[in-house]
Formats: sequence, C-alpha cells, structure tokens
Amino acid sequence: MNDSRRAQVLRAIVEDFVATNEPVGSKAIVQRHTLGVSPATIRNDMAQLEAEGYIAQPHTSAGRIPTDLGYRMFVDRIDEFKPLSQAERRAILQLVDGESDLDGMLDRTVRLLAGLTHQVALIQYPMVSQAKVKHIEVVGLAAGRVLVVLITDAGQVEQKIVVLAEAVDEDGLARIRERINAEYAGRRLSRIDARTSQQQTDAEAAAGTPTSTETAREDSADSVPAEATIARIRNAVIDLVAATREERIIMAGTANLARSGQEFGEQMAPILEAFEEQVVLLKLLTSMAEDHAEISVRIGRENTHESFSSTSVVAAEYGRVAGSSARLAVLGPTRMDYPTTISAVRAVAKYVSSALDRG
Amino acid sequence: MNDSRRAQVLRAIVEDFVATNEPVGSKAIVQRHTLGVSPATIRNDMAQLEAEGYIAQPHTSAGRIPTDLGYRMFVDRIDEFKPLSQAERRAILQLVDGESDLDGMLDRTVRLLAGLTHQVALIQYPMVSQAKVKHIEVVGLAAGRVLVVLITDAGQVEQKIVVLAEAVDEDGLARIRERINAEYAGRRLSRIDARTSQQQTDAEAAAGTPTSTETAREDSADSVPAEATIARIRNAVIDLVAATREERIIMAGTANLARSGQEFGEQMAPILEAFEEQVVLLKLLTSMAEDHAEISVRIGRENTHESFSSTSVVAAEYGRVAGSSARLAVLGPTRMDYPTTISAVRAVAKYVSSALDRG
DNA sequence: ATTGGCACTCGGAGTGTTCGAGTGCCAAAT
DNA sequence: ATTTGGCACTCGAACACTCCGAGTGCCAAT
Repeated sequence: MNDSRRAQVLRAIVEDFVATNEPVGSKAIVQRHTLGVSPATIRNDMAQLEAEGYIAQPHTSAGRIPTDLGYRMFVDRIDEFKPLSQAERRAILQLVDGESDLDGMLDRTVRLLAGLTHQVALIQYPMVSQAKVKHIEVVGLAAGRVLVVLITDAGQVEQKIVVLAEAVDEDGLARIRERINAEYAGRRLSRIDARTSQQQTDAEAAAGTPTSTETAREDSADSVPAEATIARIRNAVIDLVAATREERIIMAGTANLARSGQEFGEQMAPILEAFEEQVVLLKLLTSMAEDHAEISVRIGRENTHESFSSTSVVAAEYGRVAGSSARLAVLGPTRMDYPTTISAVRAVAKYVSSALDRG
Repeated sequence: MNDSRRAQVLRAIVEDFVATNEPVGSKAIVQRHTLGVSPATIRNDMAQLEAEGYIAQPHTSAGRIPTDLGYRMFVDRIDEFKPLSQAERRAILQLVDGESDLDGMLDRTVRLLAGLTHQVALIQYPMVSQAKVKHIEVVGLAAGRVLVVLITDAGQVEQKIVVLAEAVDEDGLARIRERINAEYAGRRLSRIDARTSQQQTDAEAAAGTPTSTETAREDSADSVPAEATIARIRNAVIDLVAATREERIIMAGTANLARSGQEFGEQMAPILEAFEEQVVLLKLLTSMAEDHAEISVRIGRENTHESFSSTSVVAAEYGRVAGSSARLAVLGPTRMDYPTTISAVRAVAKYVSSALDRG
C-alpha cells in the first residue's frame, strides 16, 4: 500500500476539482499528473480514500470530489504556497505608502485582499487595549445636549451625544471638561469600566467631595454643574471606552461571492445575512484566533455557523502586539484555491503589520 | 375604445405578475379581477397595450408581463397606497424612541426599512451644511504626529492624523489649538474651503503678522510652532470640512436581494459590485433628488447605471431642511410591490424626519 | 364595442433512447 | 503484495420525440 501516492492522488483531485469544478475521474488524473501508474491503480487508491472519507462521488458513475475532510488533509499538507506575482507584491507595497489614516488604510487593505483572492475579505479593527485616554472633549450642542468625545493616544476617536437634565453654560462645560479629564486622562482604556468607575464615584462620595467639587464651590452658583450631570457624562465616557473595545469589521468583495457563487445557488441569502450581523463575523474571527497559528483555516462544516457550511475561511493575525486579537480573513467557497489564498492572506497580514508598526 | 379599462387591465397584469412571477393571461385576469368583460375583450386591450409598449410576451404562447414602461404607467397612476399594518407602524415608532445617537438611529432605520420591504434599503447621512464649527481639538500623539478633531454643532465629529515636520510640545499644541479655534470656531462649514482659507492666509501675511502671531511672540521661543506647522493643521481642517460634506451611505438587506433575486441569476454580481462603490449609490440618489418629488421612483433602465437595469429604486427625502439632499431609498427587482414599498419608504422618511426634528 | 368560436403557436413536461465517462472487480503480470 | 489490463455495469447528460394546454389573433356575429 503506497501511502504517499494516495496523498498525491488526493492532492490531484483537490487541485483539478478546484480548477475545473467538475468531478475528477481516474483517467483524468493519470493524464494531468505524471504519477506513473495506470488508471486502475488510481481507482484502487480512490476507493480507499473514499472509504476513509476524504473524497466522495456525487453519483455512481461520476468522478470524485473532495469532502471537507479531504480539503482539510490537503490544506494541512500544503508544502509550497504559491508565491505572489511581482504585480501583486507591488500592490501590497503601495498600501504601506498610503496616508497614515487608519480607517483609510484598513479600507484599502480589505479591498486589496478581496482583489487578490477574488473572494470576500474581512478585516477587524486593530484592538489597542494598551491605549490611554488622551483627552476628553465635552461640547455643548443644543440646550441640555452635549457631545462627549473620547480621544486616545492611539488616535482613536469615539463620540456620543448625552442628554442632560439641566442646561449647562460654557463655563459649566469648561468645569466639567476639566474635572472629567482630571479623572480619566492618562488612564489605560483597559482599566476603565463600569466597576472601577463605580468604585471611584463611591470613594469620592465617601471622602466628602474632594478636589473637583471644591473647585466648583469657588465659582458662582449658576455655572456649577449638578453631580447628576457629571455622573451622566461619566457614564458616557465608560460607554465610549466600551465602544473602543467593541470591534468592528470592514469587508469587501461580496460581489466575488456572487460570481464564484453560482455553486451556492440558494445558499447565498443566508450568507449575506450573516455578513450583516457583525456579531457572527466577530465570533468567527475570535474562534479562529484560538487556533494560535499563523494562519488558521476553517473548512466547510468546521465553521460552526450553519450559513457558512459550504464556505471556507482563511484568517491571519496582524498588528504589532503578539496576542492582540486583530485579524484579517478571506471567505470563499469550500472549493477555493487554498495555496494562493493562504499566501495572499499571509502576505497582506505581514505588510499591514509592518505598516502599523511604522505609523 | 375604453381607455380606463385598459388602465385597469394594465394594473391587473402588474399586480398579478408581481404576485405570481408568471406571465398573466387574459383568462386569469377575468377570473382574478371582476372587470365584467370576457377574455376576448381583454385580449384586444392587451394587444393594444402591447403595441403601445406597456406589456410584452416572453414567447408567443404565453401571457403578458409588464415592461419598464408598463410599471412606470402603473406607478404614476397608483391611487391608493397600501397602508401599513399596525405592527409595522409600531416598529417605526419605536425608532423614534431610541437613543439620540445619529449613527445608531440611521442604522436602525435602514434595517427597519429593509425588513419592512424585504428589499435592500439605503440611507444617506443627513447633510448639515448649515452646521458651524463648534470646536477643533488638536491632540499630540507620537512625536511629530498630531490628531486634529473637528466637532460641529450638529454633533458630527471628523478626525485626521497630521504628520508635522517638527515636534510640538504641550504648550505649542495649546497655542495651535487656540489660534486654529480663533480662526475657525463659529464659522459655517459651507464657508470654509481651500480658497477662502488661502485668502485668509494671504491677508494675514500681507497685514504683517496680526494677532495670532503676536500672541506667539509673547512666549518663550521654544514652544512657538512654526508657520509651516500651522499651515498643515489648517489644511487638515479644510480636509475635515470636506469630509463632512462627503456623504456616506449605510445599507441593509442585501440578503433580500439574493432571495428575491433568483430572477437576477447572473446579474447579481454587478449589482453587489455597484453597492461597494459608494460613489455609484450617491450618484443614484442625487440624480433622484432632482425629481423634486416627495417620492421618486426609477424603474429598470430608467436607472442610468447599467448594473441596475433590472432593478427599481424608490427614494424619498428626509430631514428637517427642505432642499437638503438627505435621502433614503429602497432597491429591489423591477418586479416589486410598488404600492407597499412606496408607502413604507414614505412612512419611514416621515418618521425619521420628525425624529431628527426632535433631537 | 363586445363576444364566442376557432385555428394556430409554442413552451414545458414527460418519455425513450443513446452515449460515454467512470466505476468495481477479477484474474493475470510483475 | 502490488499493479495492471480487461470487462461488465451504472447512470447522468444530451438529444429526439410526443403530447398537452395555456394563450393568442382573428373573424363573424351580436
């Protein structure tokens, strides 16, 4: 029993099926690949591969197609990744030269990845849990409505409108701003959450109105903001910090799904539906993060989400900090060109990482 | 020749075809609609309708289906819009009660609209050209890199990272902030653009360094930011103002397209592609704004963009200011339920408008 | 203007029939 | 023990053919 030839046969089947989208027969394999054996031998091998669950027959008198398990075996044994072309490399490098605007960069990246792979590409906002609060701006809009803006030293900006019970004039706002900044500026985002803030508020109350309230006391009564107002702003800040963590995903290339996706047929709608639920995608990426591999691949039903049962996902980590969970991924039909996709994902992740390091 | 009955026949064809997705024959019309005439009469009417281009036959021995022109006639003559159900009304009202966060509200709106119509829904960010600059925040990040944040009194926030030639310390930043705010705060966004700013810079230079430079002169030489730095920040502000105008579109319900979209077949990919190009959608909406109607409808090839040649778009204006170009729209197959769609679009536009008024 | 009648068209569904790619198995060869 | 050639077998795709009926257009009668 020739074990390595069986692996070759499997590889041939995967490659040919990916290329042609038609079941692969024993004769075709002998022709397209130089294995030096006759079709009959291949047939024996195929029978065994089928018994082991790596390949299947759509119907009795047809060739074989890989099962999820077959793809898995293929992916695990990939020896050489298809290197990117010169043009592709150049395209990736241009990414790095672009402006240093994070949003714009991610947007370009995801489009590029979609273009390179002809699949759907996803990219997760890089998480910067180490970031600190740089500044909190409080701006009055209409009466009783203020805009709270959180700015971190990583350059993230989050804003939120807060409705107050009282009208606060410009002086009052200045005081609020001062106090809130004194409280939060410089703190790690990761150390701000509802609990710590609650404690802080309690502590303050117990200590019998410390500095900040003292400041207020010096001023004319009009412009002293009520404690309730401060509390609301404080809550807003906590929400904003949470929003910072709430990760977002940008995607591109859904049209590719429709193209290569005649094979999905009816299945497309649920996939698109899942795309609209960021939560689903986040779950997907986080679950893949747990693989702790440079590149992780989910094939067909390996994806727990039912809608993705005939798609595969190739994901990689990117960003400066090891252990940070920012990821980018490509999603396409199970029948995808894994070597190319994987190397594209890997390359893009690498270059984006270095671009992030630089700026 | 009974003109009004011909209109009725056309209406019957549209309604039945929308309902069943099958060509409508003369007999079927007589059965489903009480027109009080025989099939033969209908046939005569149909022959004429076909001659006039309102309906067509897929093949000789089949019923008729509406042409784009037929749908157009139907839409123009819609007398009664299907009122929304109680549940639908309630769903819309809940929108209004939600939080006052603009982003979140738009997001919920577009999802609701997609749900109500079972189509793709689009909503354009409301344009607030009347807004004024409320505050500009300048925050130092790493050395030589600052984040400029523009805040308007309409609650919009735009940010951008600027790379400077020199390192600026905290005092310098404070000075820049002061000067930039003196220059821009309170100004209408619509009155800020590259030209006016250029003039301003020129004037300043001609007048021999007025107030702002004077302020700088008082201080220790270290923390005086170079003019070049100020100029870069100024450019950033102009960019941010431009970004404010650059309208964005949120969409939801692309999955609906795939569902009802078996009829598109191959056509889906270009549509999805167009969706990814915000520019295309913006063009679409702006061109529809020119209709100056409460509701405007583009049917099939009336859409100039080739990809949308078998889809229809129903759009409405929303937002407080008349003449403002904020729009929301629904896009679906030409064969859509126009009365329902139109009334849903109208209702949502109305409620969103009032919600915006309120907060 | 409307209607019933009638001949006509033509797509779709159903039924065979053929064709060939592909298989499994077995006995012979290495 | 593995490989191979040979052979019978299976079954889907493609094609040809028929039949049916929905739907039409036209015309003469009302």
